Amino acid sequence: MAQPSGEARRRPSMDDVARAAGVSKAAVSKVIRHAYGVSPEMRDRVERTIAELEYRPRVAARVMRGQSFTIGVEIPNLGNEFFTEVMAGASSKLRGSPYQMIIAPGLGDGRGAQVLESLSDRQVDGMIAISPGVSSEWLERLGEEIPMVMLGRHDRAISYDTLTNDDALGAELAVSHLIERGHQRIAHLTISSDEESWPRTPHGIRHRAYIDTLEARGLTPVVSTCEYSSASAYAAGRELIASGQITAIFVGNDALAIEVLRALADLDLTTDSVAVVGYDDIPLASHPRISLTTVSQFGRHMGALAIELLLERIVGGRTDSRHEVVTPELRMRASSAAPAPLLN
Amino acid sequence: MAQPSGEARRRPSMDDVARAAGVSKAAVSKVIRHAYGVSPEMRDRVERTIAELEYRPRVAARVMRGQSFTIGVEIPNLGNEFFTEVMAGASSKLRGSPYQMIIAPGLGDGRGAQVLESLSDRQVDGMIAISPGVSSEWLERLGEEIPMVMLGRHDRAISYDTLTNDDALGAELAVSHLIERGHQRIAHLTISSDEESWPRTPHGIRHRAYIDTLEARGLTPVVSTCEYSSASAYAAGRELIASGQITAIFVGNDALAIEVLRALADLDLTTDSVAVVGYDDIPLASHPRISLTTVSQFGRHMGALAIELLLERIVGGRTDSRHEVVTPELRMRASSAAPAPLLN
DNA sequence: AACAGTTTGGAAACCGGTCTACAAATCTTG
DNA sequence: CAAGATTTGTAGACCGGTTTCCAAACTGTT
Repeated sequence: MAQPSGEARRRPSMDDVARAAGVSKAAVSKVIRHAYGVSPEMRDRVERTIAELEYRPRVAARVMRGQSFTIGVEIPNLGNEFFTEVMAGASSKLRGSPYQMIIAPGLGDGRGAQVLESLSDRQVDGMIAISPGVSSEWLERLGEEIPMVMLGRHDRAISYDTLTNDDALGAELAVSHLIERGHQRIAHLTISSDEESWPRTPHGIRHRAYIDTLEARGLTPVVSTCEYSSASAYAAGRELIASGQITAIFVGNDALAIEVLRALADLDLTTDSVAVVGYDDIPLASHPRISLTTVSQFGRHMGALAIELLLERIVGGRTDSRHEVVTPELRMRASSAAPAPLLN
Repeated sequence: MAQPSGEARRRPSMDDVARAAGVSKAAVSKVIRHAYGVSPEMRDRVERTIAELEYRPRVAARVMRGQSFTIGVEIPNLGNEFFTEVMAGASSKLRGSPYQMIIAPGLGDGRGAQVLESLSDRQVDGMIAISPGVSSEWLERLGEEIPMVMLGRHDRAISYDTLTNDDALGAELAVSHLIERGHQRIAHLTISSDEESWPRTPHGIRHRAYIDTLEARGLTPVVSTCEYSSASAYAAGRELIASGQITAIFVGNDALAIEVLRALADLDLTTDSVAVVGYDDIPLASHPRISLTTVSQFGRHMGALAIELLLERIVGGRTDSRHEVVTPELRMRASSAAPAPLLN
């Protein structure tokens, strides 16, 4: 039965199994899906044949009528440890279920919609996404086609679930903490965005809360923006520090904050001169060499919760939308431990 | 034309497009695939209808006869920045091509094969994988079904391509460097594995080279193993350091090395007491707060190269296998800068 | 005008599953 | 033991694309 070399082997189809077992295709299908109407003997015979032929159904064919048993996760950025935490949480929740998780990395800019379409084209049974740049109207339409959970969306939706942390509270915790440490000149480094959706994104809300918190205490905001890249965050951070006008920086997230720490070190300074606070509480933030004060939004938990919500839709058939909000917590560490220095 | 609310919208099919444009399904298919035999007027008319209906072909249906335009990437672990670098390299190379990349995270242990099967069931057009635990025979069979590039495999394969760095050289660079710095008691922390494939895995080869390099200079190896997790690496590293018997640790990769740095700091020690060298040169290694001496294996480049090899198979139709080896380079940083301390 | 060669568009088979509808076989029950 | 109910297995339609094959229309040539 040796195959002619060079020629690709054809994997067995359900027909092959049916023929080998001397039954119908429909019977094999029933056995595979654990459907009703199969005698123990038939099940046994078919299962043995399946094992013998090493048969596995092709997902594409299955998709055309049934389900794909695939859950798609879109993340805007591969390099940010926060997202890998979310995925780890999601992944753990999926273990043991028949669902396979696939991750589609974003393409940068406002191209998140393309990735979501691409997942939808692959007919995943449901999807989880973090796409701040995509419009709500567009998502509502997509949500009507496919079960969906969006992370980091503060608007309540109709056709899909939303899951976020209380970014306003989180930012307030961070900024208040710096003020309590005696800081008066606190800058904010955030990700630039010319989208009109900006005010409702996590970074937009943190930005707003930063300004509100400062102004409530009579302090002046100093806002700097950067692109979603290490190099850009480094440059923006370095400029802020070099200006000598500030004693603390509240950075939009931990990944960027760590670049600010890099700039600080490259300028031969420490967090005693300029305190740094991030957002997300990625694992690295607790590393003693980094020891970054930050706000935890429980990424692993969010990932797990997102899967729960999604499975409620896929398996449970829920169609009304839910909006869950996680309460963030401040994590005080060395990067904001020193008292605020005096500016000369 | 409003849809009854609550009912899921059905997305348009190729038939809908054909009907709306007043042509046949086959014609629409030809237009989409840019196939031969379509007049400019027909192309125009169909394309307009496609745009109007916002039609996008379903990948599953397309897969049944044609291609999926999907490339699957299996990675053993989400948390390791080295893998995200590889994927970033792959992703950048795919930009602008019609192929979409999907990532399937491993399930830990030796369950890599399951993920590969799962990708194969989804009929990706090709896949890239990093599965040290899977047997070569099994991979050869899979390679006959689907274009495949394996990373970190030192064996030459027949049905798929292999791409690796010279781990023996890399480990030798690392260990020699420590010896030149005056270290005599150099430990190695590596990932445990009871697989028989161990000697041919990257970590196995680094381990072998470590021993060979030490013994060539008449030094005694001290090997410690840990699981593929931060907590385990931390514990193993801490134990090695606390033993007081060594002045340097060559760690299997950067992600684990950074956990060793954590243990070191928690013990109120610095790399002046125990030098640390990693492997991979992840972006974080160059952070001044970390400044980890390591060996670069050019992850981004490897990711890009893997895609090139894969596309040669998918698009170019190459069937003979290739085996590419990248030459690693030492990156000297602060974690090994101090002269070796004397052991009391 | 007749003919061969080339373009163009469509009908229908096909991919590999799921699912519906139904017939045959078996089991209950009076 | 007949009638009805239930269980078991199958044929065939179906999903939405791709691909093959063929007929019709058009082109150019003599």
